[in-house]
Amino acid sequence: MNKQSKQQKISTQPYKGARDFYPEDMRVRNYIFNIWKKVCKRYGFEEWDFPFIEPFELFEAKSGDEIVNKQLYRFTDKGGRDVAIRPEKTPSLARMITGKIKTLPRPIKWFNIANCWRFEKPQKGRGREFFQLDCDIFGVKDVTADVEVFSIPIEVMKELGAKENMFEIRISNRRLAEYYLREVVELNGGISEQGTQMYKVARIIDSQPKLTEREFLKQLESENVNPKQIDAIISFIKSDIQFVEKYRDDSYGAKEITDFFRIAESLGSAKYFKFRPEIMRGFDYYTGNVIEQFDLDPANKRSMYGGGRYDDLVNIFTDEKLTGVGYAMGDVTLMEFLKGWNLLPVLPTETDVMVTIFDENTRNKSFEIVQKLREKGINTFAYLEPVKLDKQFKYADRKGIRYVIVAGLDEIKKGTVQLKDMQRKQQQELVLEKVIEKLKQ
RNA sequence: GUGGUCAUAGCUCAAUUGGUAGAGCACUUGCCUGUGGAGCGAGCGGUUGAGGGUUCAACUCCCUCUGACCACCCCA
Repeated sequence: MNKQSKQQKISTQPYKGARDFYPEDMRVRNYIFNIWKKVCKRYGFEEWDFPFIEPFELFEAKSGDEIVNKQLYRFTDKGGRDVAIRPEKTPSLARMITGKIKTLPRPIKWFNIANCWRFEKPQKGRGREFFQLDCDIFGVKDVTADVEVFSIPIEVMKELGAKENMFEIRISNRRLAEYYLREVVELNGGISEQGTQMYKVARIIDSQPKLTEREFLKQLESENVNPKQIDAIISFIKSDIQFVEKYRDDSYGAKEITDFFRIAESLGSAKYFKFRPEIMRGFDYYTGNVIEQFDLDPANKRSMYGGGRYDDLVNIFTDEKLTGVGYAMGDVTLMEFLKGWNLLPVLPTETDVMVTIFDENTRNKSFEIVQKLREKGINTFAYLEPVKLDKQFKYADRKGIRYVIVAGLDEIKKGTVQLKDMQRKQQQELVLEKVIEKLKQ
């Protein structure tokens, strides 16, 4: 008995808000990650990566107040450095891009899949550790880059088997909203200027879908918005893309979003996008088009993730201007989506074949077979112990391994093996070369 | 960070007004001496999330902590 067994046992639970990935969970994770990678590569994006600890000041300068003050894992390392675990990836992306800003050929199209940590109170669809796909394009001012980046989630959804009616991507434009709030509604401040009237009103507009009409009006009134202005705000929220057309000449944002729809129309993807003027998004660095994807499952209506254009992301590193547009997709909300719509496939094992061991005398022969199969690139599970065959077969069955090979004394004499197809419940006696041929198919 | 619900075997759940825990599934094993899924046995498995209190007696009542879930905040 060791010391632990008499004293209090250590919990087998993973850290709060974080998940263990057992092999079956890992299969699901890899399934999703592989689709993410496949789609990004299909769009000509290149993968990048970076350390998950960064200097604290990076996030202090770039992330929102809420994230820095409440949700950051922050500590001092043994060298006295003030460091933090990444709560998001965009600041690091800006750091790396700026580091080679003079030499990277543009446009820059990068994607990354990695985990981030936030000190959250966990609940459904939200933990403390989450994985995220980020894809970004830098150096393209034209709205074609927006269309390209925002096509990624649609392609991913298609690959995952999602249909048009299961999700929608709401899009709006911050420049347009700012123009409208300033010129038409006549509010003070800026949409990204924390504490100003316009900033606060923008936040209220963003949460409008979750509020009752009375609450919405009450909140606007408490920001000193007069009835005439409220009417203007409401007609903006209710507006459609035709409404925006008339501001094309006065607002670059109006041009951006109407152009976006024109291109999306020609690509046939416009049906996935809904113009929803109230979408603002939390991060202050967004400037142009912003999108937010929603799960349309009536039982699970929720925001899944989003993205947008940011024109001034590298300003903490350099005076040089570099425009960008990005999108991030989290694994936790995506999993909720897939479960809700029953889109998770049954994922088979990647082991192609299991080789049994008949008894101690034939063990070496079994290992020879195992080795030959592996040399041919066949994923081969060796049972390793000469226990009763029925136990070995049962194991293969439980693990979902399709083929089982038995080489007993009779087969060894004849130079053959028994190949059993567990799915079809058929068994054939073949020479090993034939087996390899069959398994390679 | 605020408010609410909850916590019994690996999983899903039982346990009558407080009288110190059971089932199904899973796992191991036998029926089955060269072959899986079914069936029927058997076994393993719990200081009832942790700590404290009330009581002759606590899974049950009270407090604290931890964790899960839900709403808010914020966001992926």
